[in-house]
Amino acid sequence: MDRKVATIQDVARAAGVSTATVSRTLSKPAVVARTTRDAVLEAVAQTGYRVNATASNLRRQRTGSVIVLLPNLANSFFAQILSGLASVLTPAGYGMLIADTQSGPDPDQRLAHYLSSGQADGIVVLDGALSPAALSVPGRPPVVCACEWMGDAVPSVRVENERGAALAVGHLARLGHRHIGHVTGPGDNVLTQTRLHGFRAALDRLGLPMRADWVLEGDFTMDSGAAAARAWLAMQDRPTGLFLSSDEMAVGFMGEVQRAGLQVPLDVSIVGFDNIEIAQHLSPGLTTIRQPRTDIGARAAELLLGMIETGANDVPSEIIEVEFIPRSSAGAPPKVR
Amino acid sequence: MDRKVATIQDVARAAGVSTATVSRTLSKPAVVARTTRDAVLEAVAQTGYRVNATASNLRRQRTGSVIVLLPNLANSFFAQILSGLASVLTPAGYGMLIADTQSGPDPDQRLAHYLSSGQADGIVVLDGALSPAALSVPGRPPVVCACEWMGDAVPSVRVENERGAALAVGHLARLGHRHIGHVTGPGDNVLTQTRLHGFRAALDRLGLPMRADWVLEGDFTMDSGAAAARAWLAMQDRPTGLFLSSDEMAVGFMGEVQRAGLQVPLDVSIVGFDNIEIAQHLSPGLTTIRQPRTDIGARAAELLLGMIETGANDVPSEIIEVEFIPRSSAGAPPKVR
DNA sequence: ATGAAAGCGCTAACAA
DNA sequence: TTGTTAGCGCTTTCAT
Repeated sequence: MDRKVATIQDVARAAGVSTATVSRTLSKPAVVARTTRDAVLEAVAQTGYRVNATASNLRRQRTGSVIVLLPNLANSFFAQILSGLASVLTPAGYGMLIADTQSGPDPDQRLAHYLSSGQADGIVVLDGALSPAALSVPGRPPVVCACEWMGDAVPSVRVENERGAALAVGHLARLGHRHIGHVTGPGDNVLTQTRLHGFRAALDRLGLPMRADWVLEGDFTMDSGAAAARAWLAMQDRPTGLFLSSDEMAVGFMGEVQRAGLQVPLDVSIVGFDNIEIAQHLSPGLTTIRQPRTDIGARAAELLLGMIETGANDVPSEIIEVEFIPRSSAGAPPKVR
Repeated sequence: MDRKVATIQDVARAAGVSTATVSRTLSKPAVVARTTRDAVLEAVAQTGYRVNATASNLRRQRTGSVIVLLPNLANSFFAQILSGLASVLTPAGYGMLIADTQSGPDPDQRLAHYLSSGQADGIVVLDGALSPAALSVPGRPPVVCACEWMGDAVPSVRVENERGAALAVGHLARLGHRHIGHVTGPGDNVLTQTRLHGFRAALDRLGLPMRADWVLEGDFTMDSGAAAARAWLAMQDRPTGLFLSSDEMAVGFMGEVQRAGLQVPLDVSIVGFDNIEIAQHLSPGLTTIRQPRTDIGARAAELLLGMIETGANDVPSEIIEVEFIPRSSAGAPPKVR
């Protein structure tokens, strides 16, 4: 019962036709005669034949898979984008190869490696810290990035980061906050820069002070949010409201503040960014800016598939809308200062 | 500058040797003469040659990739296991193909599909709800499951689930709880069953009552944890301590209880399972059972690689230890009942 | 130590 | 509508 896997030859023999006909039956059924088709299908069923993807790919000069480059697989943020990517790649017959840029030595080199390895028909870049310079590889496959990136070297799916920051600041201001701080992501990340820019611009527009010592650097993790909270607690003159560049940091910040015996939003108002699943399950619920990560992944995949199929290399980039999600972690500022 | 990608032929020509020699130089350098080797390497560098993995795989009758089947990519639980898998698969030269069992119609059918598709040299199953019966496919590749599974149809990497449950219950009992409840995962999941069994056994051992109405069914998600909390709040006669089968549920439970105005652990003690990142950032910190998910992934990958390389099909399964992580979400039971 | 040659399993011209 | 045929790029006997 453990006999060799059937090849197209076996099917052809069983159906009494040529291998070409078998191949056609399977790829463009419309072009073969009804009777032949039935015979072939029957033979396929009998032999348990499955096309050998490797052989097919070799012949068709493609690989049937897409590489996804991301900085940190363990981060749930990327998991959701992956989910979106998979939802369009899988039905389209593409495999999704995951590569962690942080696991090797030089991330940029990894990118270069994959670009020239010919191992994929396309690449999705999710690492905002990679250098666009690494892209200049001769016969490289199409690349889409699902993250902010310097310049327009590559079509991308981005999010309204500046507007998100503005929504966050606007909400705090509307609640009466006039001392608003910010916790950023890592300095070299483009998301960090865009949101910080949005934050500054919003304060400016509202005529609120932008104090350098109220801008703390984090790295998007919960730990860095907790660290920011400790820094905030140690301040003489604290901002009453904070916009944090990621929900994870907001979670870390809020937990630390609460463990220090203060209350949110009584003592400090918090607005995050992402709307991760836990945001609504915290107490108080985390006010945040939603970015639809599954959609981001799905759109990126669609863009890439389009590029792969048409060969076009300059698809227009896309901007995905963000949405303000009011919950309870932001309220009026404390009366006494 | 955009000329075709170099093939092994081009290299052979440039180095003045046969393609066989080029191939040998690249795979078993020891077997070619020093001078030839240098010439070949030089030619490789000049042409920018990279072996075509598809052709190589076709010839060698392998695929160079491993399929990972999981129920839900968006769940951070799996993301960490993936991270562990990638950390050994990538260096070993295997690609990691991700497949979401939930996205299609019948998950079991998906498994069967991949088993017979010949698209991978091995498969890692992370979905505890798949039926082992689906495994009986003639020439299927090696399979490892990194999750509890019925029987020993397949080598697996598991976690001391029963002991974890016992640790949780033991901790609550030691704190003085005599009314202990449990929130399970989905009924058809093997993790659910094992932990529930461990829960029951522990109560038994301690001579504590096991009340059926104190066992609530969840599905591992935060939402289901919140739902369990509402059910708990509505009870006449509530357990004072709860063991929840996942941290995500514990998070949902705790948030809901807090939003209802009760305090943890003053009004109810909570112990989770997993030690997800957020556990330490909550307020109070979540007491839980740690399972090292990255290790689980890494060990599963090692097991699978061993099977692929040796052809062995009955590697011994492995059990990964769990660890009790005390934090503040469990305390003494309320005085008044 | 090296080369010649035979495919791996499939698809796509081109013919018929 | 179907069959014949020529590879896709590589690895691996088998000779030399």
